[in-house]
Amino acid sequence: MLHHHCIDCQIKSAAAKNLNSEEFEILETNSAQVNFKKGEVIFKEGALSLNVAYLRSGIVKIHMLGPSREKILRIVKAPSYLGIPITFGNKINQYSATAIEDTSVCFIDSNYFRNFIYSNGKFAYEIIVDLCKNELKDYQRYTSQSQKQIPGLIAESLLCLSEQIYDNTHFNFPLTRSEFGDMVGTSRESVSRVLSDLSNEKIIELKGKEINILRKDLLEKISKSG
Amino acid sequence: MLHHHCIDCQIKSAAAKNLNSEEFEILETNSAQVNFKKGEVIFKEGALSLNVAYLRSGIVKIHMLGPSREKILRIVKAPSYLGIPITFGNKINQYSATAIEDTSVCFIDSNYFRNFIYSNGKFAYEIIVDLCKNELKDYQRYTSQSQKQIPGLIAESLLCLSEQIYDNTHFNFPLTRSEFGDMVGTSRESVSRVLSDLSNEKIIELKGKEINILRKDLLEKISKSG
DNA sequence: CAACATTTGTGATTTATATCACATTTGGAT
DNA sequence: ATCCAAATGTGATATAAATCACAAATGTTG
Repeated sequence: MLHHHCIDCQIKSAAAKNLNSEEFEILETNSAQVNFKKGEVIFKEGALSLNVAYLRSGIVKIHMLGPSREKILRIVKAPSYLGIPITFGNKINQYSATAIEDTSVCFIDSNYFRNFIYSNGKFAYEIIVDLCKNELKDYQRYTSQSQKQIPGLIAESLLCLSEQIYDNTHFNFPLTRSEFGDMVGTSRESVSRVLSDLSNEKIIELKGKEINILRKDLLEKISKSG
Repeated sequence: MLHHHCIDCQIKSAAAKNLNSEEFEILETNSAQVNFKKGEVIFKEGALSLNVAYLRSGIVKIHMLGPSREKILRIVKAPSYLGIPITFGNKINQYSATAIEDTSVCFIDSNYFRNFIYSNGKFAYEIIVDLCKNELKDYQRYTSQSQKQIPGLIAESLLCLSEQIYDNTHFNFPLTRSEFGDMVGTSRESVSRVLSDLSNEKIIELKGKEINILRKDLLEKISKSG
């Protein structure tokens, strides 16, 4: 666990950019950097939440156990805080975070994180902005999810991964079909079928886990029409 | 529009309890109390967001236009802030708030609200706690909604209204069947049918808009089994 | 590389729920 | 009270998607 100086960290959060050198020292002595390989659990539902996790690099899934199966709530790309809601909304983790690519995470003692909120208004404000933006995105997805049907949801998710996570029309799909089902709220078989259809219609190209979006315009149409 | 003194307000938010008398004066000169009747729109999706709304009394639905119909995202009971996410997450309202009972709302100039966050850490912290708790509740509902089937979702919603909003097993249902459908993500016909079934099985009693939960234990079972 | 477990694709069938259609009730306005 | 619009209940039918079943492909471990 090599530890750099937080103040020199090149991937500071919008909130952390407002910390002064004294606060960075506090941050440094009360945080620890840990690396995770693809598939490793960063924090787990049901455990006590004592840290805020700052995702420095990598991609993570946020997931929760539902009545019948796992539900993937969001896919998060660095840089981003993970688990602020579980730290300040409930003592016990209400959801898990698992690396879906190799990641690097800084765990920050939540008491010190709280103190930054108390004493540094700009820090607090950026945290609030972040929470607000997430809530809005969640609401959009929530609304889609309850009104679109499966092809629309899958198109939407592919576009989201392409635009928000990979910034590329060609990417290596990070989830199994079954997990993708848990994400959009459908079965693995339906995921397979819809992806096959999209591939047959030459809207996407499928090579195992590789996905290449050939006709973004058509995907968007499918996503919108539901 | 009668205006009391904010500092004397008996229904302060957890955040506002941390304001000092100077800040209360600022709050008072930069906020306005407005009353809404059942059915009136408090703020509307697409409009510019210039205020944070503080719901002093009453009940409100938060809703958003989806691809095919309206989606009711949450039912909110006073006291609570409305629309913090739209104020700090996006300049334009991403969702609407409509009174479903007579309500009283204080609109607070968002610039001054922001200043409180900057200058008063305890205020900011309470706002963050609030946002976090909401996010956790949303995730729970989100997960349910994508895995349970209609009877389970309706049972869950009835229990939620009874426990979280009315604190009573007997209450006057505030939504039409169609709106209730928009809330759980189903059609008005399915809502009718499930409510009839529950009524036939003597689990609830239906008298028009009045709902009386007779067998909470069975409702909980239906809610859990999905 | 052989053996085994996991993941995936695809057809057949079942099922929950949407949609359609229409009768009935309720509530508000004049 | 009367009229009209909105909301509701309920049967019949259509349909999207789940489930079941099994084969094929892929990945993993000794």
